[in-house]
Amino acid sequence: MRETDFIGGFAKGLKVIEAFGETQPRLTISDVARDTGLDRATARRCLLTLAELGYARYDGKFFELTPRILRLGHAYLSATPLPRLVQPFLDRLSEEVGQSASASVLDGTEIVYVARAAQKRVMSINLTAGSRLPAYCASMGRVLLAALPETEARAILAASDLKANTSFTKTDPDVLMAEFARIRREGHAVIDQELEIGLCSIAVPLENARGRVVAALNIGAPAAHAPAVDMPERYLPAMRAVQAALRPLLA
Amino acid sequence: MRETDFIGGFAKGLKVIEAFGETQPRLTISDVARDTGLDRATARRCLLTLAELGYARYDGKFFELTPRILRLGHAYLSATPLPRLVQPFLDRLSEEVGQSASASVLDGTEIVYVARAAQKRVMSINLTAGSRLPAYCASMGRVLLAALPETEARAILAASDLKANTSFTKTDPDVLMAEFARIRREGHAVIDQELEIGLCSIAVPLENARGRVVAALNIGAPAAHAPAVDMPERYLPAMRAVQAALRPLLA
DNA sequence: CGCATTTTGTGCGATATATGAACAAATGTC
DNA sequence: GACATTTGTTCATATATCGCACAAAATGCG
Repeated sequence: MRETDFIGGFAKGLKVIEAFGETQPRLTISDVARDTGLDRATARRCLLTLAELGYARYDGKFFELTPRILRLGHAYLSATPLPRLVQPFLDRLSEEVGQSASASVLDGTEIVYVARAAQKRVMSINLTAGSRLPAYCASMGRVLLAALPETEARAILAASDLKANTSFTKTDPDVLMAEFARIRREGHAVIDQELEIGLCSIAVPLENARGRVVAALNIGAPAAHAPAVDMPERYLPAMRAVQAALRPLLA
Repeated sequence: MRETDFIGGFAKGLKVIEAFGETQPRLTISDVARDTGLDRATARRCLLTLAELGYARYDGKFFELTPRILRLGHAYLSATPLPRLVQPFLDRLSEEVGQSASASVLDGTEIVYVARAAQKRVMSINLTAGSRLPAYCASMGRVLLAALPETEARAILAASDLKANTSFTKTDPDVLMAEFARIRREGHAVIDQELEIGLCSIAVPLENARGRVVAALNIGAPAAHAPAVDMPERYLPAMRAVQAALRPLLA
């Protein structure tokens, strides 16, 4: 790609939108300039452009995004086959086992939920399509990392912020790499309260017809209700069925 | 705003992202140029920029969005108070009545789902945060339009594509305006299979502490299970409770 | 296969945008 | 209330982008 095939203003604008993530919903021009590393004048022009297009509101001091911004992510969710294909399977699976079922893909060091069927939310975590979790300590993340060539998986671990969310969290890259090998052998990953105390989950890879891993499927449940050691026996059969049913449908 | 405070390249790039909505997930340069009205050279630069940043993939022929694009919408969902505040209430409400509960806001002629708690999905419609429906024929849309000054509501109707999705759909602006007046008097809207045969729903406005309508809340159910005429009696009490509980929490 | 049609890539002049410094206004501090 | 900071805005100019026209591939079709 040539230098001139890159639109700097567009890239900067996208950076500005992402500056609104997680933290404050209301940002001043200077806030955005600081968070993005852009010049204040440039940040201001990006924000005014967003406001002009209806993606943001401006009260003279603070900018905040409007729901119109959801059009951008929705373009992906409604246009991409994966979320639409797996959703009905998640619904059925979730109802069958009485727990939340989700599907996700890898984006850098994080997993991104692309579809989800929730049961009564007892956990503190509130997840929807678009939600992100660190890959290294999530069951679906483990499955997706295990599907990569070892050098790639190790590179992603190296780029990750491997912090111990709980006393159960595995943070040693070598321990994690060994875990990936086990996952490849057994075909599933189990997380025992590594993300949050009281939360266990089990995940399997979703392969397409050509055998490539294109996503991960998981079931999450309170540890009190489904201890990690019981999960494979209890949930794997139903998950394997979904896995098999989806294989011929995935591109 | 001055002319020079607008970044054309950014606006064009956003238009390109939205071109992926609804239709095909895989678009060529020419497809995008046609759909957006942009010059091919410009569309190409926007697409290459998206690919360079990891928001899109390019196989030499087709572009498709990657899940990274969800960062943009997620910036809104995680940063804005409304979705996070209402989600637990929707969960409880949905479980209590055994039907799907949702919250949405108005964006132009459409409502945008900002949070949702789904029960077993019997309907053909698959809705998640970010999903859009025409306001004129959705229960939440009626509630939100009814909350606007009459001239504004009429202007939005005028801009809407008032098509009859079913034989029940009300499409006459005057009939709809009369319906809005009724909704203001009674405080709720009921839809009887106007969007899809077999689907009924009821909605109430969500007001903030200052009495401004900031969103709408609804319950949707199969007509076979909950005929439209029975909905107010059956669901309104629980919905009123949520309405009252949220009022002091909303900005 | 060869021609017509469509699609994609590129060079260039005209035009729009980014930059950083300078200034003005608002805010915070003592 | 005076001073120091931070913030928003403007401007001139260097730079990047736009869109056209054309060339090169790719595709469709009889």
